[in-house]
Amino acid sequence: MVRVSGCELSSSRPALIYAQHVTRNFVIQNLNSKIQNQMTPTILIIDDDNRLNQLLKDFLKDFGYTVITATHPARGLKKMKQASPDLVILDIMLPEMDGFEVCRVIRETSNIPIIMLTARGEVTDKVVGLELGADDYLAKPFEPRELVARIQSVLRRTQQLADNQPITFERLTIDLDKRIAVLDGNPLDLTTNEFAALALLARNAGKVLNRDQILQELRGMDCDAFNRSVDIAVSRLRQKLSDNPKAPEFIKTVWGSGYVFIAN
Amino acid sequence: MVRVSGCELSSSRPALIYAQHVTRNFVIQNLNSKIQNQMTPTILIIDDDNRLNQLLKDFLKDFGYTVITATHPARGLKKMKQASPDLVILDIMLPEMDGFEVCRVIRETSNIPIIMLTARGEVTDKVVGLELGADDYLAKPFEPRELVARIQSVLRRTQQLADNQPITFERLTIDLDKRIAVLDGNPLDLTTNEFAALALLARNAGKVLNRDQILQELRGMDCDAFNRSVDIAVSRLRQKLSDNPKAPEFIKTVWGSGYVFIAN
DNA sequence: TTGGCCACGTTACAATATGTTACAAACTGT
DNA sequence: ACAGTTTGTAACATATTGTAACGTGGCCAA
Repeated sequence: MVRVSGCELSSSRPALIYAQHVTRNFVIQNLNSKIQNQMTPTILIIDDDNRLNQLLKDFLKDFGYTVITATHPARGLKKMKQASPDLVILDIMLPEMDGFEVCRVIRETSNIPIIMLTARGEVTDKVVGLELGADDYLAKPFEPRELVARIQSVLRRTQQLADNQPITFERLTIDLDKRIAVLDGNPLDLTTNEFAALALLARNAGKVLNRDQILQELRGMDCDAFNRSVDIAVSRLRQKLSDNPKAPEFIKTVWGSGYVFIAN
Repeated sequence: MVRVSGCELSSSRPALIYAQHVTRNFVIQNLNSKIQNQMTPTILIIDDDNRLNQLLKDFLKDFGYTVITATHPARGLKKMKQASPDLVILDIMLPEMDGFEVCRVIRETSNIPIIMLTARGEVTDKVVGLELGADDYLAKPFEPRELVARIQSVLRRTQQLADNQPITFERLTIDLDKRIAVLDGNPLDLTTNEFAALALLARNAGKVLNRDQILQELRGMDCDAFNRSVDIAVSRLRQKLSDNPKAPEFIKTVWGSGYVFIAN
């Protein structure tokens, strides 16, 4: 039973291509992913529990992932630069520097997918975890299969973005190539800046982006303490999306942090 | 009715993998969970009263649960490793090692749902205040049906968390992804902080969270001795939930410890 | 039991963050 | 250079959060 579910998962990269077309047919999906499996995703695990690292390494190998591990944050960051993995699994409790800090450091220079793990017995909250820029969140101890499922899910989203496919939500479609956003079938008349802001938020749907990150991305400038241009941009964007800040359907304000895109 | 809900729960393990991949297709998702329903939730009962164990075993079997029992803590822990149950029912009074200790030992390596049974005459409040990390408490003597209700409630939430679904209670629904809380069908107008606090408490329903833990999660700061911001946040949250601190339906104060979310 | 101490609930207020508007500067294409 | 567009600045309105302060009530020792 376990084994069966495990096989179905296989490697994410190739699978997602088919996931678009043959979502329901696991047999075909599996077959094709085996064929295309030249390039396997690399995963970096940063966790001070080396025993767990090895267990995960062995487990994930069976799913076609290449796994590298690090028990210290500093080494983890170093290995990240060397190996440039496709995804990072990060424990919250680490020696020297805690996982939140590591997450912050990584996010300064990279938007590589991050899945955060909580320490045993730790009381933590997904909402807060995701505000730090993680892509997903998992409480220890967990089922290895659950972790694989999350990895799959995160990598699939990442891959869709890398493939320049339009980002689609229930009411909104954003085509990054054509620079067009469509709401309920009606093209939105967005300025360059507005489109960039929307695209940035939508690409990172579910992740809280602070004003620094947004301004850095939009204009390449650092955010002075009293720079309100991001707020203005969001305000104008909301108007065109008919989005009410108090009961937003698209862009939610996270007080003291920044903004999140929350649509389905 | 009861029987049906019981069956719907099934084991959490296989279900979540499908939930990840077929999120939008409820028919298929449902179908798969039905197919996989050979494995029903397994419950481990650790209680020195063997007569009660047998009664409970028979009773719970009728609701579709697989039940294993142990009268000694050591054997209970052993069986836990062997059978890896989905939930543990733990009596507080045990020979050799008392229930507190067992709970602590379990929590060192697992966050499996635990329902603790308190001895006759025990004041539940005091037990809860010990911050053992159990998910629910039930005072002996109890109605078997009451126990089943608690089991279902705890398993449902566990499953929801594993599946990234909204957390549901009788009157309240909390969508962690959309950052929306709904009370009796009416969306609550919560601030960022209030929602985070509610989400944190609800995710850890039944577990006492002290102010340090809450503040650490919410604002990333350590708790000065005279920091009242958590109290204020809870107070404001209670107002919006129409929750009376003296007879709370949602957030209960544990004097000297912190707060617990107690809704079903 | 009772009084003191301390934890908790709540209110008012101040500080800070965010939403929004009006307008000016910068930019675009002609 | 001009009209139209885009975007930032300034300013004001509103919202959110913490601090101080006071009232209430539980806990414990005498």
